[in-house]
Amino acid sequence: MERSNGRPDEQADARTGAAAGRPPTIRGVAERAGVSKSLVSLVLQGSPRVSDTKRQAVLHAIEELGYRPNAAARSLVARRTHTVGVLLNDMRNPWFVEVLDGLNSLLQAHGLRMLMADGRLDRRAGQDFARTFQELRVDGLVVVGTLPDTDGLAEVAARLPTVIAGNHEPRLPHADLVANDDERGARLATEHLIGLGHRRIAHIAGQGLVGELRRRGFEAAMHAHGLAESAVVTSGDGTEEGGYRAAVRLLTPPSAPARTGARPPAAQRPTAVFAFNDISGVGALSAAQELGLRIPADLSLVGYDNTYLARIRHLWLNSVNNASHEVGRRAARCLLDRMERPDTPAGQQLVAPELEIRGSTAAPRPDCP
Amino acid sequence: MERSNGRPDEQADARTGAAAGRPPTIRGVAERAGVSKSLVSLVLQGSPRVSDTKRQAVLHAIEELGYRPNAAARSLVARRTHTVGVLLNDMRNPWFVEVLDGLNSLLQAHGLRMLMADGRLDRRAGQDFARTFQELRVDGLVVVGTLPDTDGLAEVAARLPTVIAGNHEPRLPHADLVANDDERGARLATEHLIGLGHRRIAHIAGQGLVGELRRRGFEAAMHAHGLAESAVVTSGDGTEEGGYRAAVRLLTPPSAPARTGARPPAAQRPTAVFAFNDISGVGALSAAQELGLRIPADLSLVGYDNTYLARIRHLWLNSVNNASHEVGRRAARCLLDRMERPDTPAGQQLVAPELEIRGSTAAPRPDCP
DNA sequence: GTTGTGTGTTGGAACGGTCCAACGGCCCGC
DNA sequence: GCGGGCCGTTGGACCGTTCCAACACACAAC
Repeated sequence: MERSNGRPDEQADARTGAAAGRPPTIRGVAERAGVSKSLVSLVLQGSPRVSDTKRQAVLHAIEELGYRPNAAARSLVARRTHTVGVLLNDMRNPWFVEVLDGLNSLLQAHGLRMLMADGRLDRRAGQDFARTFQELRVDGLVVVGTLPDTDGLAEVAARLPTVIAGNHEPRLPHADLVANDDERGARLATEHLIGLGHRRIAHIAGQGLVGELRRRGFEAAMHAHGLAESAVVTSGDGTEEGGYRAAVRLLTPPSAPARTGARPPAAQRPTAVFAFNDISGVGALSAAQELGLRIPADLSLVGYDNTYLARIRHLWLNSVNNASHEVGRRAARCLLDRMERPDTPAGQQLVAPELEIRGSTAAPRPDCP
Repeated sequence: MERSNGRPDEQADARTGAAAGRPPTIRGVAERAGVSKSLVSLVLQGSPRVSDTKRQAVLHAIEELGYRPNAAARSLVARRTHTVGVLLNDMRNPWFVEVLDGLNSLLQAHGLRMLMADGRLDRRAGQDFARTFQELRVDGLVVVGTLPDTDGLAEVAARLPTVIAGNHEPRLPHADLVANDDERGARLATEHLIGLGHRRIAHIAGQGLVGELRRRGFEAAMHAHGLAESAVVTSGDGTEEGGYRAAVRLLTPPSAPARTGARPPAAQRPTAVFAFNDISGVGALSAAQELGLRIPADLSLVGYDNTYLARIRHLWLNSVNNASHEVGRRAARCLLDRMERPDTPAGQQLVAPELEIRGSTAAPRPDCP
């Protein structure tokens, strides 16, 4: 027995893990199997240079004691935790889950687990998360979506392999960035509406850089088809309520207030709406319904993100698929690469979005050209 | 300097944390501040018996080096990780997020972080998670929702403080259970419909024990009002598609198949539907619409869980609030208690649900009594 | 008989913290 | 002047693992 000192009886117990309440340690397994702890370690590592008899003895002892290696002790010496920190902004947002799914599929295959934290759930700022993740010595960091406070992130990214997924900011010198091409997606949606024959098309804009990119894509497509004059942009906030209010503004001309209850004059109102995201699109849907406009006969509608909201039969919204799953997969790929070679310069990848066609768009009615 | 052995120059560097690439350690901080590592430890712990001058020196050194304590090393000796494992079944389910929110609010206040894992995201069985969480030596375990494989859980729960949240099974000898009172919630919904004057009421049932409890509550309420004869139960699967199909079955009498397109005879079809959850309720909503029935004039509808689906203007579903946030809070409370006194016998708590009234129910039309 | 070549096994030094016993000063009381 | 108590500080043992140098032993080559 190594390290013999006074009172061998009780001390030995405490050391082998036979002490009450404490989970068994590698020493306890070693003693039970009649080998040294080094040999147990070799068995755990699946080393080929262990005799069959001893290997069996060790495995048997592990089984008997219900031994589980201590991850903390292991990572302390290995200086790797096999854990990736995932910083979420809002778990309530459905496409986040898709990103996580994509992330997880690759990370798990490489023996990494995800430690998730929700920036909105916890009231602590983003910097504090960075702190927690640093203390845990995670092997990498994935930031999903917008972050309220990105101040501390640059500093962390310089030390820790970091990837931003599903957002276009912040651009950091040491962090890769993977997102869907929002501008292109917005062009896709707008061109679909133009292709159906719509001319007066409105956009309910969103916030942040993503909101700006989608608006830019909308305007670019309108401009490219000589429709810059008939493009209308009104601001929403990405919520159902915001989409509803924006749509009421759009569909109720100032000359004829909504309270008259009359359908707005066809010649003035937009015949199609491209919403920042699905949820604000659903708000617009409600507004249209209340104003007596049918979808898609009287008004065409396109959303963004292709969440399951859009897939609900009763809503059945055309929507731009933001390829969240693929974004997650690619983000994982970036992270794995960066973990292997930490000093590669930061890159960015844009995934091509696709328009999912359902039942919320149609050609404009002939009487409103 | 402690532990002096050969080659003092290079070795010293490696030990103080000044070695290239490695994050600074407590020794590095100590050396920089000109104190012992024990004193640094005391400062980190916020001990009052440290002189102000030395405390300032240490804090300054920490700041300069960007030192972060190593959680693995700390938890190794403290035998506490301050981490709670959270086993989710399906992150796509919106009410889970509410539970997490409730959980987090209390756990965070007690200095515990949550390590989340999604049982559906990962293909591994529940038992493997238990294994991972055991290796990480989490201080407690919360199982949210249904678990595909609960075999290993009993064994884990015997060693680790465990709470089941938002589900009624499995009943384990060492694990507390917190859920909403599904039977009561179902009674609430059914009695609301009966109170409006409905007699022929249908229930779209769900799966698992929760599905059974809600069905039981429905049947109990119908029975209590002498309506057992006119209670109809049809099975769904908790999905929109399942709810849609069930509603089509319910609303299309066998004598007059749906393909005639005619509205089903009022005398035969149910005038109200209580759905297992919001999402299958939304499916039923779509079916009713396709069959030309208006909500709530021709058909009343109540869902369960009060997710944000029910809150969407365009759906505006009456729904039973399952008090997920409160379930989360109470689960956290249980876990904290159990962490303090691990040997208390397992208990269970049912939170009282409440009916949220919106626009999807009304009195039945006078011509269909 | 010595020297090598594996092969299987082992002790002990890390890893980065916490905690405890012990220590040197200093002040106080007698 | 001396013992005792308090205060701020320190070295070292320890937590449970990995990894490396060293070992014992069998067996082949010279």
